[in-house]
Amino acid sequence: MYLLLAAHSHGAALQQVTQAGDPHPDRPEPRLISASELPGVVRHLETRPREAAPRWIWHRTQDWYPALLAAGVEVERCYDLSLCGTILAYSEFTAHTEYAQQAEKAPLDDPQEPPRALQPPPPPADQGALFEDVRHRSPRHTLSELRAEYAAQQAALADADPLENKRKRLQLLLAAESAGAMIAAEMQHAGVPWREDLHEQILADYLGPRPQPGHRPAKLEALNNELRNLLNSPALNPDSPQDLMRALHRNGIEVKSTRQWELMESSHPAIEPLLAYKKLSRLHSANGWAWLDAWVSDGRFRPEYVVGGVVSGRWASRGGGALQIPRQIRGAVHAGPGHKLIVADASQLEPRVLVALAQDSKMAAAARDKDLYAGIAAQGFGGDRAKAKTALLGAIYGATTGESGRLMPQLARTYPHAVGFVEQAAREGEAGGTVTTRLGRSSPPPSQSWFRSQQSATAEEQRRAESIARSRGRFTRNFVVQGSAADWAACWLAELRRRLRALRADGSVQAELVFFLHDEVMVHAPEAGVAACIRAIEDAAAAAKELLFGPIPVEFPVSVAVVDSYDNAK
DNA sequence: ACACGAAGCGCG
DNA sequence: AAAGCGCGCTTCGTGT
Repeated sequence: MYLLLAAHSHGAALQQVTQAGDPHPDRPEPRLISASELPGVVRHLETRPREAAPRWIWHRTQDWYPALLAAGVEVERCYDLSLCGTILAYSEFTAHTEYAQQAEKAPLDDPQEPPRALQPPPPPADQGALFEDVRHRSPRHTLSELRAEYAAQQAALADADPLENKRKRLQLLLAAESAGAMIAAEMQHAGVPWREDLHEQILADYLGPRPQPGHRPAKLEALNNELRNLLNSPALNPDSPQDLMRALHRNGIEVKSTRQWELMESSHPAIEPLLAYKKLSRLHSANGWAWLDAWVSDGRFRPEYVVGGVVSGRWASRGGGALQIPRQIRGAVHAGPGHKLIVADASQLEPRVLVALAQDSKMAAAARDKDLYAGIAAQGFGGDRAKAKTALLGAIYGATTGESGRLMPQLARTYPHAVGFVEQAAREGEAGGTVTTRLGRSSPPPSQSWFRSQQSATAEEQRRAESIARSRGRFTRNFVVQGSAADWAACWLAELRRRLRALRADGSVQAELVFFLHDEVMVHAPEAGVAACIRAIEDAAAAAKELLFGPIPVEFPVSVAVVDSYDNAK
């Protein structure tokens, strides 16, 4: 059952449509629903059996779902027109379709609209705010406009290249992306379990008692005084790179930057307290008391996840640095009473994805090992695991210099298929072409200025052009691997969501997904439900592999830790 | 006063 | 150790 939902001046407009996007012959008339009625209507429709559950088609999940969740209503599935439209507009699988060619001229999301980050923060999600919010943001998307957009997207999908399952893969990507949008809203709603008392204890241990606003914590102040003495610079501000650089030079410390790794080359007595200062200063400014006040409430950290925020398909986030929770403070992430945190990550996901993409049977044999790098080390690097890891990551990132660059020929001799695959992606990018992930997400084409830069006259311009081209080659080289890993992770997440919903529905386990980070998930579960959740996580990983690649002999193992506190997960 | 880029560092 | 990829955030410092 496909239901279009559009904002309407007196509430929401709801219309049943066919899968192709035509008004449904049995019930073609739109239905108007007021703001206060909507959660009840949605809840009622969601009580149908899973096979008959509606697929909600809406412009942006972010505009509708948070308020529904706040009203206590979850939905089984949706179709996010904005996210799917972006994929279809750029995918090589649909490049020949009218949709892709029109999308360039009239994108669904007006490029004139300022990025969401520049808009005022949304009002607190409550039922009253639902319509004001939606109507305010997308006044021009009426029911019929959205229906036309949906029909156009379905037509493009139907017209996608059917060879090698490309159409099915793309359809899977659209479903996974839409599921991701729901999961993002649900995780924001749930929040990461966060013990403020433990966080404050960590801050006190590292920094001393909470300072007055605008003052340095005691330990930072002490280190600052020590630095001023050691560097004979009574007014030094170590937070200013320029100021710091001058002070270092005055003391004969000849560094070109004030980065950690460069400072560590020096043995001057001021270096140790300086590095300590930088470490603690970072903790204070990025995840200190101000962060705690701003982002944690009622025992939960609630960041906003931005699905489709990275061109490769990875998620981005907004607010609180959700994807950069430093190890130092992970002890504050703590399960509630009677609960556990289940932290699972896909081991060495990107190299394994490369093996599957390139169908490199020799590397697949190495990947049969639980530790892929150890397997590769045994095959081609005399058992030296560190070397094997450096070489393989260098191939994925496009390293040319240093140890990683030197190891490339050795890696290429041992694994011509895998290395050839990423080399091909790099050459495509250098030539101005696009590359595509396993499920059909394509890299953006180069800008006009990129092509202009390639038409160079002087030798100097030519050198610059080659450097720019190589840089784009590294991007496309990495894109196919990072993006296909994101495809896998999106399917893993969607499959896990479905299994956790089933466990919740039959009343056996009230577990919730609370965090996702590229190749890692966190589930907060009652102790009695831990085993069932672990099975769900592992089954979902196996399902994701099968969905992307079919029955190929490449393993995607997940490592699972059951802990009270996130800092014990690795 | 405010905007914006660079530097630096956190995460995968 | 960083290097080679992808991000977000804070602080400076400069330009308007």
